[in-house]
Amino acid sequence: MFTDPPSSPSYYELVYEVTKNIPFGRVSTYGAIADYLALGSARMVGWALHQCGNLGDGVPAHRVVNRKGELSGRVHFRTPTLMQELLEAEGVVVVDDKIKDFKEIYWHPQEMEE
DNA sequence: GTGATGACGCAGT
DNA sequence: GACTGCGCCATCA
Repeated sequence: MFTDPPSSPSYYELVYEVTKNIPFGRVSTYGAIADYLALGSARMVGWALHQCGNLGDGVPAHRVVNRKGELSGRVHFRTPTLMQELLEAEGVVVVDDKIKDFKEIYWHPQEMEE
């Protein structure tokens, strides 16, 4: 849940909170977060993380990928391979910029409330 | 105020 | 199963 709402609540702040709640070794998707926050558009999630400037604020943006399990946002990281490096460091197998067994480690924000 | 862009998703082919 | 086109909503020029 969002225990520390910002003084200026914005949807991207919510995206950060949800992203931070992604369990270690698990990954989520833009669509899942957009659906959970009822943003209406998965693009808003990607845009929100873009504003975050990727890591640096404790937001594990590398755990968020597109619906196909591809590291579509890796180019926005400090280095194109950083996203894969971080995922592999968590035990996530990445092959050709795509997450292996994606549906096995897929995590939906709804799970953190159950 | 209008047009274009974007870390995407889904329906149709 | 893979590719294409359209739609989503907010921000920037």
